[in-house]
Amino acid sequence: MEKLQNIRIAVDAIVFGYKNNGLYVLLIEQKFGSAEKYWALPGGLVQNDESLSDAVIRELHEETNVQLTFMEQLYTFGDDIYRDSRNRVISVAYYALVDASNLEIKADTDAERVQWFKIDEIPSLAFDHNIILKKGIERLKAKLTYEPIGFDLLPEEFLFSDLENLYCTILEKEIDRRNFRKKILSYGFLEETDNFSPIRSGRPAKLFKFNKLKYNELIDKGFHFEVKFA
Amino acid sequence: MEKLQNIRIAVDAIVFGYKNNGLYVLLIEQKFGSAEKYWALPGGLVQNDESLSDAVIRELHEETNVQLTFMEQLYTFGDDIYRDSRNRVISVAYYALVDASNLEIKADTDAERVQWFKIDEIPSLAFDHNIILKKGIERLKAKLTYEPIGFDLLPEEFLFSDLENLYCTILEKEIDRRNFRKKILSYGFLEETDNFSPIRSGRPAKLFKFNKLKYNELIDKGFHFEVKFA
DNA sequence: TACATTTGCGTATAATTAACGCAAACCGCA
DNA sequence: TGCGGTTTGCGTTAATTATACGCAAATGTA
Repeated sequence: MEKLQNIRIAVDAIVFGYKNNGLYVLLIEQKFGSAEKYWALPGGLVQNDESLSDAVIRELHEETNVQLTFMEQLYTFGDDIYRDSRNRVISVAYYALVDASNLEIKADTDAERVQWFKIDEIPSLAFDHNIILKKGIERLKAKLTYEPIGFDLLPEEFLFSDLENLYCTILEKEIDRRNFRKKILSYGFLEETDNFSPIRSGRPAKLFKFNKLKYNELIDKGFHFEVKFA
Repeated sequence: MEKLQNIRIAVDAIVFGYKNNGLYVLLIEQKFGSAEKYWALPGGLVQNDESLSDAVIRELHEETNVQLTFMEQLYTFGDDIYRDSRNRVISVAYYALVDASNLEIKADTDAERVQWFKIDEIPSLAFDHNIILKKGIERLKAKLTYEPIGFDLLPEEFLFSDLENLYCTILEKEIDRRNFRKKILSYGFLEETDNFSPIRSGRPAKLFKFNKLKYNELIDKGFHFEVKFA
């Protein structure tokens, strides 16, 4: 009656990094397949005995060698039947955050090249990866405003101005520096450290740390993180 | 080197309905399969030439015969490799809203029985459907507070007290009736109609309509819907 | 007609957000 | 050593928004 199901299932990952006051995405140039010579999101077919999230971790490790600080499922792309020209492939997309400020990436076994691309300088990608990426950016923007994931893009210890800059850059909004600082500090999950930043210019600044434990305590008490922008 | 991929892909749908001041979910009792005799979410395998969302629509039509007012992808469940005991099956879950107040459901070709279950009286379901449903409820609750999807659970014309009751019931929170009304009306996307409700008791109440066009206009102007509860 | 009930509108106060002032602490340089 | 340029860190005030109620109007019912 019905034909045997003949659909492949893949995972793809959007890896976001923040450095030099800009948002970047990790892309690879594939060695194999029809999408050769196109840049693409890291990813590949899921193995029979591995979970979806394990598949993402494995592919990322094979292709890029990065240390994730956050990963979450984004969306499953399967409405365009021809998104892969060879076969029907449904892709479960994930997005992940890394501290890119101090990270050595390198092409590994499966990928020809691996490279950070600035978010506003993305080339035409393989398959429907531009669409996936677009959705990932939207989600990142939304999530930044109601969950403290910005810290996953920064080093363990960071300047307030970096945090502020991260928000302004990614959300493409202006915000008053002083009100932003006041608000975030009032939440009480940031810790001052004894360290100061290497001076660039102007008054030396304290380095702060995100206290996840404290944050979880607050959540248990009904706290709700939020950063509003005009 | 690598074994051929042997993973099936299914869709499942959570259909929410609101009636008698309570939140309900549509469940079916399957005719076929190992999950016989268990209640389950409507769903089934995706066909080779159909998109994911088409698959959901088709399965819902085959199994329940309901008129959706809203549908959105929820999450893809594929981390538990053994979520279906027969084969490895990855399920892309959707959730949908219907106006259940005036709806005749009936078991169709594929399902033995179809029935509304109150959200706090859900039995043990087939596969991992209890987990899927839990995530669906969480998402519904969250979405209710930042997008005007509550109207998709109500009739075209509704009482303010129904809207208020819907929010209080689903979010399990108290709210001041007068402040709620003031806030929602201030948004300006509700229209008074000339109709009044059939009287139950007390002062007769106006019926309101959600003006989606107006809402979209507001969104374009940067409006952001939000219902906060203490 | 008195009463219970639900609606619809209003007002006072508390809390939060937005706008901005300004001194402190550094650098570099004359 | 002193002065301009820069960034940090802490305040203050006005505007806006949320919260907590009060209360009369409009019904059905006893």
